[in-house]
Amino acid sequence: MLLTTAIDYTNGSPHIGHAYEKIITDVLARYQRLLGMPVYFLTGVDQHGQKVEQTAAKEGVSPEEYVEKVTARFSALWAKTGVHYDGWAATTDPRHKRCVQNILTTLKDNGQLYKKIYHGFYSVRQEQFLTDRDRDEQGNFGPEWGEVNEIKEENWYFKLSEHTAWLQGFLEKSDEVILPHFRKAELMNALAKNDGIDLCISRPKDRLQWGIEIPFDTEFVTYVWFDALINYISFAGYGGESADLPDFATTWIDPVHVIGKDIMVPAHGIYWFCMLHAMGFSDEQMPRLLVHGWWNIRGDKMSKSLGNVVDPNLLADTFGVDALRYYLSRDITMGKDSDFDIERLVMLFNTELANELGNLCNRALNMSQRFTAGVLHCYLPLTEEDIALQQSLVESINLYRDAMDHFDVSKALEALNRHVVNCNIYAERMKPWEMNKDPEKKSRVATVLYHLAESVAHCAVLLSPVLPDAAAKLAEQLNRTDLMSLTLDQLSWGLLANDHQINLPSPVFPRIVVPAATP
RNA sequence: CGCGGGAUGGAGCAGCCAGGUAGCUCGUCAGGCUCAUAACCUGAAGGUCGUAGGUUCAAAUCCUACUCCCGCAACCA
Repeated sequence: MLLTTAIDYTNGSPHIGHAYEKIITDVLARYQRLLGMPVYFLTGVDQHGQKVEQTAAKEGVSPEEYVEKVTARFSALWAKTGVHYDGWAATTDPRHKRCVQNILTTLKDNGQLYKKIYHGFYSVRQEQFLTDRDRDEQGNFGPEWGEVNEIKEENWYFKLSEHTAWLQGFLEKSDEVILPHFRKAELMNALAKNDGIDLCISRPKDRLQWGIEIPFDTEFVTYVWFDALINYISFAGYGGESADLPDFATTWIDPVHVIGKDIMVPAHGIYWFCMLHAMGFSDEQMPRLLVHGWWNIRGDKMSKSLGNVVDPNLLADTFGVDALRYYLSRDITMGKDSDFDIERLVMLFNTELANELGNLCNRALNMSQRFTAGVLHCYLPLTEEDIALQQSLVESINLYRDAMDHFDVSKALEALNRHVVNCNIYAERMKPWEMNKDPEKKSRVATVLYHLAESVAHCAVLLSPVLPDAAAKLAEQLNRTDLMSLTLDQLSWGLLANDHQINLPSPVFPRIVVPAATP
């Protein structure tokens, strides 16, 4: 599977939405590895365009210098939050530029591009041409467009309209291309509206220099979206020109683009599919779009002007990377919006990780140390409760797997948590601390503790895509660091051998203590 | 008639596409336990699933109409 994220526009600092998209994709990539499937995880930054050019000018630095500085903030955040990508897509990379230019040349040679004079209105702020649909009730262009100029300008166009009929048919016959399914209607609607319109893909250099030059007409640079979308294939090795990029044939396998709902229409859902179609990609080669929702702040959209932007760096520093990754994975339904709430972040970490899972690990390993000298042993025969606990694990793994296969990380974590709770119930019923007082029940105590430790081993593996570091710590305490290299198919009861010696426990999820708010 | 999303016990959500006893977390109340990170477990209260119709043996789920909330300008996942 090829997993990509939207590439972030280097015109400001990363916020919680950026972090969500990258972390959730990182989780999905790690899950593919857990399946033993080949996966390539590509993410990066979109560095060209007028807004970057303007901001750089405002700050009195070159665009190169400016994007380098902002790019570093993004890559530092990914390093901090454990987002481990295989490929880094930066659109100013010469390898990407070469790929974009080659594609432009090929499309032109194939008659997919043409030059035309456009006479009409152009919004400087929005970097786009306006149509009558953009006028308000009075027939004027509203203040949202900023400075609007009537211009007469020659530009290059991509024959988008030649591909929309195909796209409509392609989308109609597929239920899997747009995920989750409820996003599809919106796209079909926009597509019907877009019919007959071609895409302007150039900008004259007298207006914009910070872009990729059109190779056959050097007075123009490429429109930012045309440039940016191509990152998905350029950095996957398309064209095979750069020896240090991966082999496209082995990378472009079951590609899934993880994007926000705002850029599905028209960029990804229309432009990108049509661009690929024009390049000769078959229906089978088309990527899927996994469209996620937004983190709002108490019902409001997060925005700089409202001053409610949540800084993921600060969250990671304050509450830890585990809490941040767990919250962003756990408390939102794929495709839908969610309210960002620090109290819930703390609550979910404390309840499900510190109290339920962390405490389960700690009590299980601690009792093993105290009652059986850290040696695990499962004695037969098993009781009904033992078998039920094993069954609970099987059910949780099945649910987890089904949810993850459908990109539903939250549901997968819920399934994992269910088994954790069952373990605590089991411990409560078996009362090994009480049985231990009776010398005749020693073997029974060992068996119960074995069931708990074995469950912890499974949980560590299942948790590893979301919290890789914490999972590794659990494996270390179990004295089985090799658990981290198991695949999901290798998970079956009996990971821990009889007479296996475990290490000393120590809390992996220390409770987050929030100082009482002063009213 | 612009497009889309939402309305489910006190709070936050899932379920709806493929109709079949209303589910989860938090909170509240009562109780138990002491191995463990003041953690764990048991029980209880609390919902006519926005409103009104329709289809059906059966509707939170499908259809129709309506009400209210939120996005669809900038920053921007």
